[in-house]
Amino acid sequence: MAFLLARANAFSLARANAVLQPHGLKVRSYSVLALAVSGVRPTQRDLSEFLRLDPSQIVALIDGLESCGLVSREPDPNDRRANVVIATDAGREAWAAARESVSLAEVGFFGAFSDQDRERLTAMLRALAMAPDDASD
Amino acid sequence: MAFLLARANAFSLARANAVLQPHGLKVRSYSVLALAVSGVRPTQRDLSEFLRLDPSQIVALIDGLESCGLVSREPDPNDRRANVVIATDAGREAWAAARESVSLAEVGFFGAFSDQDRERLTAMLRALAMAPDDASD
DNA sequence: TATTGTTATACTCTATAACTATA
DNA sequence: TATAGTTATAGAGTATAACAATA
Repeated sequence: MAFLLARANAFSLARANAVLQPHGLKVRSYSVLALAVSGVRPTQRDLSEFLRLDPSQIVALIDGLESCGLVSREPDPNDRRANVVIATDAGREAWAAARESVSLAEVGFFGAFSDQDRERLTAMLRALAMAPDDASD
Repeated sequence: MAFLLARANAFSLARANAVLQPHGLKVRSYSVLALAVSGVRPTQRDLSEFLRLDPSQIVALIDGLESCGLVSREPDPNDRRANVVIATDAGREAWAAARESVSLAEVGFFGAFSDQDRERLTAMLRALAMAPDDASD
C-alpha cells in the first residue's frame, strides 16, 4: 500500500513538474507562487510552515521567483523582521497560465475516476495527510 | 489532489523509515531485502527495473546490505555477467522482524479506513501507479 | 531571551557517463 | 555490438547550525 502510494506520487510529481517546466516553474515554486497570488500575504515563515520546508529553503525558492520578477518581498508592517511575499503582475499572469496547465494535467491523471471516486480518494488522502505527531511507533 | 497525494506519501514514507530504523533498514533497503527473501532470485538489473532505480544505486544498496550480512551476491549460472541477490539466514530473520513492524505501522496508518475503503484506495493508487508513458501532455 | 530571515555547510539522493567483463 | 555490474562525478534536495536584526 505504501509502495503504491509512493509510486503514484512519483508519477503525479513527475507529471506536474513536466507540465510546469515550460512555465519556468516546479511544484515547489508553483506552490509558493500560488500562496503569493492568493492574497494571504504570507511571511516566509508562513510559507515554511505551510509547505513544511525549512526557512532556508524558502529563501532559495523566493530568490528564484524574485529574480524572474514573479514575486517581491515587502517588509511586514506588523513585524519589521518579517518579509511578506506578494506576487507581481507578471507573477499573477504566470500563475494563471501555469494553473491552467496543471488543471488539465490533473484531469488527465485523475480523470479516469468517477466524481464519487475522486471524492473518496481526496477524503482518504486528506486523512492520511494529517500529521500523526504521535509517531511513537 | 496532487498536493494531498504528496503529503500523504511524505507521512507514509517518514513513518515507514522511522519504523525500519531500529532494524537498521530504510524503505529502499527493505524493498531490496524483500525481493531477495522472496525466492525470485533477482539480478541487480531486475531490482533496478522493479524499484525504478538506476543500476548504480542498486550497487550501493546491496553493498550496504551485504556488509551487514543480510544478503549476498551469487553469480548467475545463466549469465556470468549478472549477479543474483539472495538473502542470508540473518537477512531472512531481519526481514521477518522488519516486516512485522511495517505491518503494524500500516495498520496504524491505514487502519482507520474500512476494508472496502482500503480496497478502493488500493485500486485507485494502483491505477495511478501505472506508467502513463504517453506523457505527451 | 526568542524569533525572522539569511548564510554556510554537510549529507543524502538522483542522474549521467565511462569502464570491465561478459554475451 | 550490446548488456550487467561498477565507479566516479556532478547536480538536486534536505537538514543543521550559526549569525544579524528585531521582537
